[in-house]
Amino acid sequence: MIRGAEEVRVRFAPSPTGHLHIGGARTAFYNWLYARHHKGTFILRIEDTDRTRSTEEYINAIIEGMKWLGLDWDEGPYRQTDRFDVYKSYADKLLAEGKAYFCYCSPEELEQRRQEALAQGKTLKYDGRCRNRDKGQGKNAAVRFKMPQEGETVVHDLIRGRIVFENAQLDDLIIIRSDGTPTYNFTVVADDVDMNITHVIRGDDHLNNTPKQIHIYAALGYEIPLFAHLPMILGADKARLSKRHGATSVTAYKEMGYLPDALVNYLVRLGWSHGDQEVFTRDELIQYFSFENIGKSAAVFNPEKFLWLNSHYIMNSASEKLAELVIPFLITQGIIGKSQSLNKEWLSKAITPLKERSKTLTELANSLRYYIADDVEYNEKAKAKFLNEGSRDILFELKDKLMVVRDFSAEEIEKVFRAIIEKHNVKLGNLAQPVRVAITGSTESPGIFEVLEIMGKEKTLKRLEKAINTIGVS
RNA sequence: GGUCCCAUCGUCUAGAGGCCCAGGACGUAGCCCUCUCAAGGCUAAGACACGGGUUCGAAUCCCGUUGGGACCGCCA
Repeated sequence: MIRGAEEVRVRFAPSPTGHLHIGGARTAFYNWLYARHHKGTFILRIEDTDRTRSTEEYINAIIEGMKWLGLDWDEGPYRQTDRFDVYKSYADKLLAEGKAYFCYCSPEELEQRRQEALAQGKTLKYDGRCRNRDKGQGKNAAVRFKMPQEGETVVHDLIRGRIVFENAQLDDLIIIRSDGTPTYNFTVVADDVDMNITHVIRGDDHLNNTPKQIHIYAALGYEIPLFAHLPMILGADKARLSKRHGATSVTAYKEMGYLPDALVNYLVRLGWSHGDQEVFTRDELIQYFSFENIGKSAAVFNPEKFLWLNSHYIMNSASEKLAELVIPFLITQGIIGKSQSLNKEWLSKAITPLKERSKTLTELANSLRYYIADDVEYNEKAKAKFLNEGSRDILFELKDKLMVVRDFSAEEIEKVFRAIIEKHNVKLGNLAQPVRVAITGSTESPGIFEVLEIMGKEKTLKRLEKAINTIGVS
């Protein structure tokens, strides 16, 4: 059978030594998209063989991150620490077939030789001194894989094409440590073989490992999977994206008020394109996704464009949905109490004019503050400019007229405003701005009639009165 | 140092030899709309890293230079 002709089986294989990184999230998403596009299987595999750095907490964080992004998997999560017997049997097989050998060099010796090689400007490569020694018992010995030393290995990459490596460059890498635990380059291959993986989609930091892994697949008698090495995500300084570039974990963006769909959309466009289209639904992504449209060069993560996309998604989300999503942010910002509940219908109505003014859920929560709080807090500059002698009388008149309005709707409120400005022959701004400050505390808000309606008659009158008193005192 | 990868506006990208004196998006600036702030609309500035080929013709193909990145662990 030709590789690629059978059912697609792909995997995302993070190591739980940190939160789900946005680079990892993108890799996961491309795998997921490829599987969904081809109606294949997407497998989640936790590569936790480094027991000193892997934690349960990070495993959970990664799983939570995947769920939040809506990346559902069909098999797993498998854990490599549960599969040591698999690796051992594969290693024993290689040993028995003479494709691997015991190495008795100590880590200290190896390190010393590495330093010497480095000092002499030589290639850093195991010298193969245990290759032909007597097998021995393998006590306290590591197991090395016997790489071919001549010829070349060709990687056929779905994104980069044909890449040729000289076998003389390949290192006899350790597949089992002297303590009996397997190493990464071996577990990946063993698992891919065992799980019948057809396509390996991963970051291009693994490109140089690929020729070595190809020989291990072959030694295990497995058909070589197809590879797709994704370009890296860089920070603004063009260095690989890391903590020092600011937030890099999926969780961090969740907490800052970003929407999962926005993150996914932003990440997928970083390195992939479909003509000029910028915004995609998930179904469109599944339909359009293909390796042909993945770029080869690394991409710089651009927070501004991501912010824009997020605001776009917020603007286009249903208010009812945002009303649900914003609650945790209202709580963390102390705008409502932990057990306090709000009228969902009212909240949605308040959100509608706010969503095109909020780039994140955090901002949305914050702009809801003046509606929910008992009292207004004036912005000092706004207060000085609009709440003064010049506006007292007109505010008083407005309050007076508003008091008798039965149907406190934007429409009716506007009629009152229009009547007043017409009478005094002033522009709407002359009335609207003082009112805005009186009601919201600042000079920026949605349309004033709408704000008053959402605020409600009682609060509106109370705040107008407070403003008038404030002027009176000053 | 060795090996490998990459190279279009500040950033993400379109571009598969003529459709490109290079298109879209973010950001920036200006204008319009307007009760403020947004949103929206319009406009502007802004790129094929460099040098050689190949070709009637190159952003697109080839070679080199330069620049960036990744990997070279008993980490993953």
